[in-house]
Amino acid sequence: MQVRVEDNVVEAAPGSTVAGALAQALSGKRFKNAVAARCGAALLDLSATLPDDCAELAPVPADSQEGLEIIRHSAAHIMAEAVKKLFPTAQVTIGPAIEHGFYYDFAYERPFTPDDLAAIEAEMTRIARANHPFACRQVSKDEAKALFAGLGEHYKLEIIEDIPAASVSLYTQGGFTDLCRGPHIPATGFLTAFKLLSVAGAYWRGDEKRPMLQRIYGTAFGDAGDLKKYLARLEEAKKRDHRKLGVALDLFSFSEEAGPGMAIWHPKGELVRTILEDFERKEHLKRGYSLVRGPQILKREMWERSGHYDNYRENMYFTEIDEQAYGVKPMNCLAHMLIYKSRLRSYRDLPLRYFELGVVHRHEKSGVLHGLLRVRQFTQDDAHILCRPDQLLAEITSVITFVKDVLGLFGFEFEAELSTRPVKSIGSDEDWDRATRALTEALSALHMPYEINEGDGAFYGPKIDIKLKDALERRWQCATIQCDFTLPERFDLVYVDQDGSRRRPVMLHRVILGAVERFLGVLIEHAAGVFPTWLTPVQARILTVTEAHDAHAAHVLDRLTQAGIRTEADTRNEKLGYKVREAQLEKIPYLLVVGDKESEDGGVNVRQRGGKELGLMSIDETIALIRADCEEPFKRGGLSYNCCH
RNA sequence: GCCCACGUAGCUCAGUCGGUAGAGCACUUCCUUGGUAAGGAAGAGGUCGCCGGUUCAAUUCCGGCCGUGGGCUCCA
Repeated sequence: MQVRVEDNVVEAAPGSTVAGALAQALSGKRFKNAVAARCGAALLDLSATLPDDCAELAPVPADSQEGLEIIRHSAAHIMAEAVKKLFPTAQVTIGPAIEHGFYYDFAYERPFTPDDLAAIEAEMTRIARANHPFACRQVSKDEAKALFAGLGEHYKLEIIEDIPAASVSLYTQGGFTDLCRGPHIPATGFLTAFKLLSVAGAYWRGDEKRPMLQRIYGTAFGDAGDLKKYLARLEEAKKRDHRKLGVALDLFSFSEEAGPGMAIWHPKGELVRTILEDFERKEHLKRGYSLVRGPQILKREMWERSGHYDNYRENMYFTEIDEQAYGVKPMNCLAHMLIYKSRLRSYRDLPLRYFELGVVHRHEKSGVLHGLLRVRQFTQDDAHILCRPDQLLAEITSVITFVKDVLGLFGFEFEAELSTRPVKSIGSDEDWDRATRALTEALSALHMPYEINEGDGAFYGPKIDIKLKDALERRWQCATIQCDFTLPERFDLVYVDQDGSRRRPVMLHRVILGAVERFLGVLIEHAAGVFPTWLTPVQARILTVTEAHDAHAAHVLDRLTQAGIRTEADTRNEKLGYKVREAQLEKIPYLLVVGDKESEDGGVNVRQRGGKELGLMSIDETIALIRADCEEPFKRGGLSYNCCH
């Protein structure tokens, strides 16, 4: 039979292996780099027999995405072998490749310690050096069950039960056999660059009612250089941790006394927030939104009517006033409904766009709290748009444009995901079709690539989630646009149409940054604490050389402050180098040195964040320079903001 | 919520195999008046997360609680 491998066609005898066909077609180096092969949709082991219907075969190189996954999955098997060798009574469960590595979950009578990890890693190295081949065989489910029952691997039995196929495949390397659909690297020696990273608890099948297993995380790469780069990136992420930078830059803190999951904003952090929020308010006004504000707590009956009491109660806080039950708002929509209902609306009034920087409380489980990224009290840049069905597309389009403009301003890239109707949902097919179509049409009109999460929408409507990518390639969910069919229904929202009939408006929930707290946390890590000049709490600091220059410093401070530039003067009895160092660590964008020359000239000596010295400049020139720097990012999109006022 | 680890001065951390603790930075005072990433000296600062137990004695050992960190359906 003839098989095409890239640009070559090779003659393969029936029953010959995948490796055989590849070896004929590829150079030695490229063949060595292959860990598996692809035939159509199927991934094959190199040791597999070439399928009869295989017309085209593509090597899967070690450094490709698929190759990496195979190496990592194989690393998980090798780790399981090492664990069974060192801890024979441990039971193996599942061990997949994940985005940046792999894990394997074990059931064992005691927790694994860091010392255990070191021992397991050493054993893995030994196994890799031994270069045992991975051998695959197909067996009936009964045969597999008998095998794992004999080994006392109860979790494997449960997995086999759930497999619909009549037979399953087993992979053996060295003395270890695991249930696995494969494929795998040809031999353990292909695992050259790996590291075990951490141990953590994980429920069997992610179900908190089932036993807690021990998950060992590790990572593996095609070569040592990539592994080193990845580990360096982890180190870099640690340095940028917003919790550390928040303390270092004196932005915010958390207090055990105040309570978990609630940030306390210090002067500099609050200043950043205020500027960001001010920018958002102005930008929303420009785009036809109205600013509104609802109460922090609303009567329980409201939450019952909205459905939150039935569907979201676990995450809500309740209180009582004069024997009346109230719920602390976890979302801002209810008051916005009431504003809509406060008078009869005409089709001419729509769309109505209510924007609120709303403070919400959600009872997140204690174990998931994480700095600013997961808190119990936060401020959403939330809006609810009520429009006619024929306005839906235009509204969605303008929201997505808004998101693009704002995320672009901060230099974030992003990805969109469309979530469609889940099984358990309300609303007519027509509603869902129309809304889903509006979402997809808006995405394509704006040339936004997107992924579809089939059936992942909220029960009340389809949605678009936008995930931004930070400087370390991590993804964060921030913006979201959700269609809602239930709330207008439950609150009986209507408008009077052209023909005098009453119609139901369509509702969109949407956030741009999401939560202000989370966005700032992400921004701090993205920028390593270096805020853009327009947003940074202190834009300029005047540094005196000696106390003889205090008077001139006071003059400069006054001029810049009057010009709306956030300025401080450091007149401490310290050497210039010391003041420069501190200001650099605080990441202040402009350092204005005043000494004898500057005092005589009436100017300042400008040093930019990062160390570039611009020399002597007049005060007016300095003000113009800083203002231009503030405005620079806004030139990119359809945005403007006067931050110096 | 669950599993594991951790919790010592404002910050970063050392230390006590049970006898109430120490460094650097920051802070205060003094000396120094110094031109672009740390000038010098002295001083002050801790119920060793909280509560209970064991003990002659607990920051140290044990238990509970609180908080923080890493995880908890990327499916053989």
